[in-house]
Amino acid sequence: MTAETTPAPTGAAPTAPVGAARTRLANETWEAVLTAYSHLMREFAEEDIWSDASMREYDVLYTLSKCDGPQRLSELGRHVLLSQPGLSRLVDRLVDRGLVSRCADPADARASHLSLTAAGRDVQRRIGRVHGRSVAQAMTDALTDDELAQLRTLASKLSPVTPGAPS
Amino acid sequence: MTAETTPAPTGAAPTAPVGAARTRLANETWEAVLTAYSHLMREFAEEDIWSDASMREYDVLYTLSKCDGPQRLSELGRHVLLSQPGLSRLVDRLVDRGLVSRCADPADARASHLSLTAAGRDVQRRIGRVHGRSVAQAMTDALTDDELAQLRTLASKLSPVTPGAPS
DNA sequence: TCCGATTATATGCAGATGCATGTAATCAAC
DNA sequence: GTTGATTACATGCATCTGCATATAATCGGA
Repeated sequence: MTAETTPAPTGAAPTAPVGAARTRLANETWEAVLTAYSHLMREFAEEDIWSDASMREYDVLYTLSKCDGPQRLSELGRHVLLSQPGLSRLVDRLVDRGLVSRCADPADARASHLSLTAAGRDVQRRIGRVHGRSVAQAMTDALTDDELAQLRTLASKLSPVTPGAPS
Repeated sequence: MTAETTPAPTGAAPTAPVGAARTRLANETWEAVLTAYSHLMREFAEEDIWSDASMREYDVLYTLSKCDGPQRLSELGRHVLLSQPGLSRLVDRLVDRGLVSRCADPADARASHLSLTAAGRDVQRRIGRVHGRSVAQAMTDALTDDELAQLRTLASKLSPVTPGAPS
């Protein structure tokens, strides 16, 4: 699922991997992350809660709900794995459906401020409550509290400028 | 990006999280995983190696390359995050481009056996070599060897019937 | 053996997505 | 304050994707 690495470590594995072994470890790790992501996403997709908003749309609603003020499209784009035009049209749909409001930025006429409407906040919360339970269920079924905290810390290190887990 | 949980732990956090705190930890962890996934996928998408096969197509080529014999579509589907019709058509394209061969299953006329052609194996290897280096780069830049091994183990636990990391 | 249930894959169709590009506003330097 | 570069976002168009459904084969009994 990930990449092509050297078939196998040549000799006995040293305590600290070097060269090819290090590359192999890194790739195995990424593949494990991909597999976990894939498996969990399927599980979550099966929840019967995505009628008002698709998972991607929910992602945007959630991101907006976590932000203090209104956000610009480009800011949202940093948090959502979608092309700029893709996000633009996704937001269009959310605006059409009355879940998001778009108002002009007084300071910059190119940009527009996006924020949740009451309905949007409502949908986000309704989905979030149920989805949050599923997430917790899946994660705590598989990992202990210590492991969860470890994973949170490790995953955080994979993203740039991370505020970091309190841990 | 993930879900809605209780605003904050009410009292002092106990050594082992319970109830709401546990749910909160699980959700924070999942969000960290999503963020890491999102960030790294973007980084990898920017590599200039996806002209012969898209990332999803590569995923299929890679999966096929890791399997001993030919695979059926439904088997591939277990490893690829894509609907069955979506995968069916993706494979169509790969067959049309001569990267994958589809031959009838003698034992089951409903199924068909999928395997890499020489060209397909070639493309997979060429992409995999470069991509594997990028993956290794990104992962080892962010994590130590110990951390990589830990993450591999933790991520493996999030998928079912995992062979498990040798640890 | 025949029939309903299940499994494996394909297809029609509507909608979503990405790439290339367009439009408009801001910025930077002269 | 003009001009070229950059930034923010939108749109045309081809392609990809998912949902519902179709088709075909296999399986499990009666």
